[in-house]
Amino acid sequence: MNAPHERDKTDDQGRLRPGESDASGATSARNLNFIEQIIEDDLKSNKWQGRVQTRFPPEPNGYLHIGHAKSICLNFGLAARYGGQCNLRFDDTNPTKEEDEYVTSIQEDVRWLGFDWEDRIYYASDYFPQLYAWAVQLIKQGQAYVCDLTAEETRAYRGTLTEPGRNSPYRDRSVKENLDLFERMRAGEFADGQRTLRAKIDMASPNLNLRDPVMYRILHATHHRTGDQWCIYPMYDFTHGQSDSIERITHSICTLEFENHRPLYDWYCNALGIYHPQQIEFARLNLTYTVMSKRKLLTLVKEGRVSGWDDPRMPTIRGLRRRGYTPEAIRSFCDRIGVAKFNSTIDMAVLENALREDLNRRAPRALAVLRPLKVVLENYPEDQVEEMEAVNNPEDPSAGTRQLPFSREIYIEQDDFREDPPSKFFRLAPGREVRLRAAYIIKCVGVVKDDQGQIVELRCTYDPESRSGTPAANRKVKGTLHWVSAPHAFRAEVRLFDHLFKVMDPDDVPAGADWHANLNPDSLETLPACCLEPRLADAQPGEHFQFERLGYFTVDPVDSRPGHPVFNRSVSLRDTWAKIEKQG
RNA sequence: UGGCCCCUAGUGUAACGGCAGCACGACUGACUCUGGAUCAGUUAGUCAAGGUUCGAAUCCUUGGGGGCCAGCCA
Repeated sequence: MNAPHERDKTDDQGRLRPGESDASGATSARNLNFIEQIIEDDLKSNKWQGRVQTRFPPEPNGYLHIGHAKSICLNFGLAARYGGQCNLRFDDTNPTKEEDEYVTSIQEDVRWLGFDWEDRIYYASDYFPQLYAWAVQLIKQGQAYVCDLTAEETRAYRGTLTEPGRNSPYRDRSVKENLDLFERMRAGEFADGQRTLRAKIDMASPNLNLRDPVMYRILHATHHRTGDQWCIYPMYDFTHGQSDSIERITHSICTLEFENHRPLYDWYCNALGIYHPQQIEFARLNLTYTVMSKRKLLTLVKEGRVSGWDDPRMPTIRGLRRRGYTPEAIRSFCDRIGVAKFNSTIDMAVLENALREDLNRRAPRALAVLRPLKVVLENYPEDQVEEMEAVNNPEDPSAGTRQLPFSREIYIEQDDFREDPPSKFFRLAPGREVRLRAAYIIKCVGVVKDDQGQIVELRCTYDPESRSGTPAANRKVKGTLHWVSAPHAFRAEVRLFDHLFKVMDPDDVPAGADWHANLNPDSLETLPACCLEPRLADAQPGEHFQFERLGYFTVDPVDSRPGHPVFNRSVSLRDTWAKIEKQG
């Protein structure tokens, strides 16, 4: 699916319109990924009576990141494509880690990405009574028992990867005793960890998940939703499949590490004799130059390596959003990376390119000088100010034009001048001519230096005949520079970001070191007083601009104040010159 | 040295026993009042070996490489 196609299906907020799907249905021409193939096969065989029901099941114990976005786009996208539904379900079975703050933020992020679960927001914790009843059922069927082994003993009895486990001495308790004990577990008679409820499967199974897995553990903890109603909590494995079952999920899509759990997922559904969804696993997203694990992300926040979960360098949805990523760009990215079972790492350049592609067609252009070098136009009248007309967006004629004040003193980028220009340097140098974007052609006639020999000012002349828009302006000039009129410049802070890590794979470290060694100390550069064209003073939080020749910038929604916007560089423009220069 | 899963250009991802294609990257060139954008082109691949077959990236076997699993986490 290409980007314009996707744009057609979104509303003003960039959301997918209800009922719109990304393809016309089961007979799309587009190549199918392996999950779409499964779904289309199921549709043909009528396995689920034509239904497609998916779900996005986050645990509310952290903020969502770009990896979650892949799953969100997959699950909601599949539902949209095949005329089905996608539920939002919080997998909240561990009260010690989960918080309401996260359930709120997760909803915001999913909605911001452009997806709508309508009224289908569910919580695994709402299923606790049913789950309890199902546990009792398995006890009665002789397929579950209360075990008194400690955590350490349980581990010892489990065996190893290569050796079978041993049966728990409590494995053959009577149904009556198990029922009684389980009831008392629930009633709070026992301390944390004192007993568990376990499924009676096979302690010799080569799949460790089947060696009598724990179904319930005792946890005297306050749950974010059920409070102190329960002191026993079901494990993931005893919750997820049944939750899917309750919600009549057809395709339960999860990441690869749950592959080994699928036999257990199937075992519970079969033993309980309930509706049985199909679990399908795909490879989670990895990106170069960043980390994706919640643990490492949390470490970065806690150690103050970043300013928070929404630091623009973070791969979190909130970080990307604050940096200036759009929902469209993220969705487009998720479309193009594909879905497979191979553990892969996507080049960060793919993400960046998705943003450029989106912002190129919608971001208004502006002139901004990040590292100013003063230029005095010796032949320009002292107090004259002219208004120059500039195109707002060459990709979008409807964006119109704007006026730019021009005067005798202007700023250009320090990088745009070289006293001793290398070959292929098309910019300004002594004796050279260059065009000022939407203004005049100027020529450098002098260089002013301070005591240390640093260039502090350029003396130039302008060609009065070369004003943009007039016929005489059409002379061939090698380079075009951006500029800002010095007396009219609006001073503002601009932040430049680089990769959080210096190397593609942060975990690739020399012996003895850990991933911290790969942190990029220069990932944030703050330029406190850049010179921007005047209208940028009114830029609103979240607004995107292209600073011509520099990149796409977005007004920081956290640190900006009215009249004092702070700009984040969302992504740089492709820079051919930088490439040439790097090659030497 | 148990079990399960995976392996296609640099990175990703298609090809459903029948011409190995696409995207990103890289490199050329054209165009350009953004060294942006756009356009055109080049580059480069089926992990290996056997087998089945008229024909194998695809099916089978063996080998190689990688991932996951020994939480009362999800």
